[in-house]
Amino acid sequence: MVGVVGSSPIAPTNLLINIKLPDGTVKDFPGPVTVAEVAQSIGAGLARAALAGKVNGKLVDTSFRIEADAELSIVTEKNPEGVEILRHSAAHLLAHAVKELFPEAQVTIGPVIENGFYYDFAYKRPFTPEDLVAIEKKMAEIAKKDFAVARKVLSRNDAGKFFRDQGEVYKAEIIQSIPEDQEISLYSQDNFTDLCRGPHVPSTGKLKVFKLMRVAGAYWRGDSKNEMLQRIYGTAWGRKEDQDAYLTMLEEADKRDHRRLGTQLDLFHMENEAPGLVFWHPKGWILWQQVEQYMRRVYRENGYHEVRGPQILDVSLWKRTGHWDNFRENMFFTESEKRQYALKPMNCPGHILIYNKGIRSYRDLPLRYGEFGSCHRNEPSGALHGLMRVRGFVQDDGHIFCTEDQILDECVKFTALLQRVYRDFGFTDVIYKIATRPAKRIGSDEAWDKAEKALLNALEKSELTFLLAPGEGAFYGPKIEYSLKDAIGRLWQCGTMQVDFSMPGLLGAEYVGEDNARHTPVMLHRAIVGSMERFIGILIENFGGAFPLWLAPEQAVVVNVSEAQAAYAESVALRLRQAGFRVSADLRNEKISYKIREHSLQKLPYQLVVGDKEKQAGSVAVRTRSGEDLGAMGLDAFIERLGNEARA
RNA sequence: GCUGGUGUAGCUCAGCUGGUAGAGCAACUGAUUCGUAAUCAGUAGGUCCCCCGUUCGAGUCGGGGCACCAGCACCA
Repeated sequence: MVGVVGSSPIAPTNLLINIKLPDGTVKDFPGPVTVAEVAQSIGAGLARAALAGKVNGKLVDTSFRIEADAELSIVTEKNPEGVEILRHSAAHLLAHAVKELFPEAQVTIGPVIENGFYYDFAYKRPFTPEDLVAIEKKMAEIAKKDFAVARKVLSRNDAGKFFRDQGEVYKAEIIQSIPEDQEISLYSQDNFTDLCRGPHVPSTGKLKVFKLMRVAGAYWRGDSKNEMLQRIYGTAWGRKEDQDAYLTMLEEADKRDHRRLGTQLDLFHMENEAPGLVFWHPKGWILWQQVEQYMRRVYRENGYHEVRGPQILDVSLWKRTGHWDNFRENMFFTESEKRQYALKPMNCPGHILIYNKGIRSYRDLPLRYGEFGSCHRNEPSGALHGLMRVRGFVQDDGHIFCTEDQILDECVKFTALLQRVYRDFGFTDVIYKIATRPAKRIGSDEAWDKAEKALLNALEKSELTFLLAPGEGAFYGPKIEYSLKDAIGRLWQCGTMQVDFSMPGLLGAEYVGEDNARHTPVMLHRAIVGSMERFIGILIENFGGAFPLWLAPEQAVVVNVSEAQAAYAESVALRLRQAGFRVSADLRNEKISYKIREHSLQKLPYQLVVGDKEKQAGSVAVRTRSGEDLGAMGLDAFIERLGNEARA
């Protein structure tokens, strides 16, 4: 790669090199020139700020020599790429510091991630939080010494030997796995050398703003069969203000954590005796019911028949569906009178059994069943996470029995429906992913072609950008995953659309076709909210507990200024409840500012203050959640306002 | 499941090198009747996650569990 960069070949006689800068100006140089030299020629400030260069669209070190005409932009901390380079170099700095403090530690990989970086080490003992403090201090020392960061290219043999000689077996293993045609580059700063593609900052002094966040275990090469390494996470930024803003953002996100809000707003709790299972409190259950009733209407208005299957089924059924062989680890079992039953981990077999009760014609298809299906899965203890990952949950689980030709149409309709639902709940940031055929699968290639194409077409028709996850589909069919983000940006899959060619056949589902012969229908497994628990968890985080009126467990509270208006306050609350709203009266003998504070912290949409004035006028003084004073309002006017807002 | 961390009053947390548990808020009682984010005073409240061990004595030390938190693996 050292050598010619650029699309146009150099004329050997012409040594003059033209460098075109982003603003369009072209600078001439008498011969090959490094990125740093170009930066210097533009200005000393830029030269100091330069972290890397972008030559004809390719990121390179500032020491890179440009030997032909090229387009160049100087990368600084102001570019997103510049920040990435800072983070990558910070990962090296971390490894450098660890090697200084713990020479026996072996380095492995240290990539850039969103907002930071990490580095995995193999060491005889886990790093402690105290170690982190020492490591961070050492990093600052090394950075301050401003060691030059130098790149060199080695043959794979030399590189392998280099790391093996130092006892770095992981690095040697990585070199083994780098494709033959790929160049192997090493970066050195002082006495520390790491295998890396680069680019990196010119010297360690460029790293000024970074912070180690935490240690955690991580498997070598991401495989739980391998040994566990020590992963250190850090964050790094161009400017201190940016890092501070990021840390503040994390604190703010923590305040929106659904587990914290679940306690604060008295929505739900969990018990040591029931890991991964939720106790819904009155307010939380109102929230649940709002979501469920909304989704029930979605079923009704979109051609679904709501059904309900039983909670436990004899294991013989789960043997027929393949769950016994493939999913047993994750299932709960129970026994009675020598018969073994399993708590259902999925609702699909139940729906097929309902489908099977009666002879179906092609004229009945597509036939759509929907259920608020309660499922139990014995998830690994380490996977449990508040409402997001639980062992007992309810899916808005629908199954569509149809023909292969109907798949596309159903997928398009479903995606549109899902988007409408998400919008209604205030979600605009949805991540779409298509998981295609895995190596181990059943069904013909033609059927897979058709199903994958249907899913692709469905998303394309909806004009969506989506990710492809090749090979990640289920063994019985491909799927679309629809994911939403939590408060700190972690993705959680909510909706799904899966094409299934196998289970209907396994349980003997069929329909009579136009040809008067029996056929096996295709089954589409689909969910919009996915799990009610998870969806509500995300709702809580998305709104930070300040739910829109239609979801708010308590929509308004009437607060009296003094005891003299107690009866009036109660009559107002009653009137509003009769109008269909969730309203209570807070008649406690407390100062009004105290009550306002409490209900504000509870994030009620409206507080209605009633004193003597309002009592006389038969009105309420309306205060919104944001603290806005809407002044006095007649009851009818307020009811109308609530009505409009709840419908919006 | 794996690595590390944490577990004390309803909530948020303090408790040094072992001497028998504390604060703020909430609750309760009383006073106060007060117009938009904390009125005052008092009272009560704890198998210090569980089990076993060391010790004259364990919230504190050791062992074993469990749960939670972060990350990894998993998520048909």
